[in-house]
Amino acid sequence: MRWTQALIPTLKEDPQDAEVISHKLMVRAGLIRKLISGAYSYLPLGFRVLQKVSNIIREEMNAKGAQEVLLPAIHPSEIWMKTGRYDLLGPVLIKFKDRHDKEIVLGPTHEEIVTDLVANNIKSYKDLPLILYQIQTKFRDEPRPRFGVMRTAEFIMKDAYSFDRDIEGMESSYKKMHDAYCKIFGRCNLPYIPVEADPGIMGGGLSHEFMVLTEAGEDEIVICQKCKYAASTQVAACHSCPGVKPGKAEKKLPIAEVETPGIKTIDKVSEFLKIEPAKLVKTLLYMADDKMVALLIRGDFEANETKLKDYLKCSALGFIDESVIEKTTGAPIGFSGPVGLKDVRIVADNSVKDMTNFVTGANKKDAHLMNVNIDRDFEAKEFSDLRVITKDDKCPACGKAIDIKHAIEIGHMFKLGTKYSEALGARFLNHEGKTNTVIMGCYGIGVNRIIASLIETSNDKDGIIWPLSIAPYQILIVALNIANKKVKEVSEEVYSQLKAGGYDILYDDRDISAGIKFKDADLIGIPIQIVIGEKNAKKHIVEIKTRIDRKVVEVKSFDVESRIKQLIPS
RNA sequence: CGGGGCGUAGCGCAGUUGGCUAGCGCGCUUGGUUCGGGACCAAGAGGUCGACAGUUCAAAUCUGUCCGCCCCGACCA
Repeated sequence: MRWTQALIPTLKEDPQDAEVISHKLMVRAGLIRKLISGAYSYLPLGFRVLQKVSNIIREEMNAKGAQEVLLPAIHPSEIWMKTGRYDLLGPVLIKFKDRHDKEIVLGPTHEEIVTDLVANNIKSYKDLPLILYQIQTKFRDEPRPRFGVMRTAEFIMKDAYSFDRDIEGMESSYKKMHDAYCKIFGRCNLPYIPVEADPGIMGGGLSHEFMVLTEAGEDEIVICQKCKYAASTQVAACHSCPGVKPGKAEKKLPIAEVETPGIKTIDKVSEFLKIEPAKLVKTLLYMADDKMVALLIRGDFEANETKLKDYLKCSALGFIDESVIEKTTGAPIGFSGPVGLKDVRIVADNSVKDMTNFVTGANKKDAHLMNVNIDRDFEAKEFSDLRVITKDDKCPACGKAIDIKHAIEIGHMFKLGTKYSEALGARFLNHEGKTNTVIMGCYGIGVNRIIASLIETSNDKDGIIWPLSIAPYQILIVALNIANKKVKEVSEEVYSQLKAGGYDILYDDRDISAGIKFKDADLIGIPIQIVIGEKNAKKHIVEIKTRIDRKVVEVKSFDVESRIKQLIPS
C-alpha cells in the first residue's frame, strides 16, 4: 500500500478527551476515531489489526475443532425472558420496537441464541460434542464507557460455546479452549495471566479470566510474589486476618453509648472517637432474595458480595432502601449495629470473630456503642470469609506475600453446566435412549481489548511498538526526499520486489520532510522500517531498522528480501 | 444515577471584569526555496464561539434550561 493512497490521519498532539496511553496512541496513530461515547470507527490501520487478531483467533479455534458461525445481532426479547436474563441485565440491554410493535434486543452476548439453535438441531448423543464460535459485534448500554476502546457500548467479541454429553466432556472442551486461549494471546505477544474468577451473572461454576497487567486496567487481581497463584480480588480467599496482634485477650469493658451527631462513615467515626477503623465493626444490610441479612465486618475491610452471595446461596443480592433500613433498625444509614437487631439474620466475616470491645452503630440516630462484645451483647453464630482480600493479606495458596495489581480482562471462560440448556430445552437421547440435558461451557475474547492492552504494554515515548503478528503492516518503506530521482528509483524497486514476494508492506511515498516520516513511522509502530536516503540510494544501499530496538543494518537493495526473510519467519 | 471538569476553525489551545472586523500554533491550498528526526518565505481557504431562551444599546463573555464529551464513584458478562 502506498501511503499517498491510504487514509492514515496521524496526529501530532494527544486528543483532548483521551487519558490512557492506548487511547491516545490509537487516535494519534490513525487507528480509530470516536463517533459517540462508547463507539469508535476503525480506520484502515485499525481495521487491519482487528483482522489480524481475528485471523489468529480463527486459526486457533479451528485447530481445536471449533466451527465458526454467524448469529444474528437482533433478538426477540422473549428468548431473553426464558432464561431470566432480560431482567437480570436490565438497562444494559439495548431494546427497540420494530414496525409490528415487537420488542427486539441487540445481542449483548449469545448464550440464549446459540443454545436455542443447538436445541433445535441436535437429537442424539452422536451429534455431540460440539463447539461453535463467532466473531461479532456485541451491544451493551454500559453505565460508563471509558478508556477508549477498553469499555465500549459496541465491541467485537469472539464468543465460543461448547456442548457436551457429560461433565467429563465439558471439562475436556474447557481444557481445549484454555489451551487455545494461551496460544492466541501468546501469538499476540500479550503478557497474559490466567486467573481464577467470579462467574457473575453468567452463572455456573468456576471461571477463568485472562488478564493483562496494566495500570489502566479496570480490574484488580491478586498475584503471589512466590508461587503461581493469581486470582481476581473478588474470589481470592482470606485465610488469616492482617492486623491482629496475638496475645492476651482484652478484658471485656462495660458497653457504653456515645453521641455521634451526623457521624456516619467508618472514617468519620474513627476520627471522631479517636479509635482506629480496625476496632470498629460495620453492619451492612442486604436483601438476599427476599430475606434481610446483616453482614458484620471489621471497619477497615471491604465486604465481598461475591462471597456473601455464595455463602447465602441466594440468586439475587442487593442493598436495601434507606426507608426500610430505618424501619428495621430504627436509625438512618450509618448507625446500624447488631445489638438489639431483630428479625434479621446476622452473618459475620471471620475478621470479627476475635474482636473485643469494638464500636458499632447503636440503631439510634446520632449514636454509636462502644465496648461491644459478641455473645455478651448480641448473638453471632455464622462466621465465614466474606471480605475482599487486601495487599496485607497472605497468599491463599502458599501463605507468602501478595501484590494487588490493575489488569485488563481480555478473555473469560465459564463452565455453564445446564443453566441455558435447561431453560431452552437443549436435550439429546443418550445411547440408552434416555433424554439428557446438554452440558455447556462458554468462552469469550474481547478482540478490541487485545489491541488496547497490547498497546498499553508495548509502547514508548514515540508511539506504538507492534509485534509482527498483529502489526497493521509488517514492513514500512520510509523513502526520504522522494523528490530525488535516485531515492524514488531505489524505493520503487524495493517496494515492487517485496510486493512480488507477498510481503505485508506499507510504502511511505509522501513528498514531505524526513522528520515527519520518522515521527509517523515510530508513531504507527510498524516493526520493520526500511529507510532509503539520498546518499545510500546512490550506492543502492538501504537501511533496515527494527522498531523495538532501533537497530539498523545496511544492505544492498537487491539483498533486501533475503534480509527480510530472516526477520520474518514464515 | 451522585461528585468534578470541559465544549471557540480539521487538531491542540488563548480570549470570558459585556465593547471595534474572534485570535494563536499545527494542519490544509497555491507558488518558490529546502531535504536523515515534526524545515523556511510569500499569498490564501476555513467559524451558527455546543443548542435554545433571557438580560442589554451591545453577549464567545452575564443568567437559565438543555445537549455532548472526559474523569472519580456506583455498576460491570
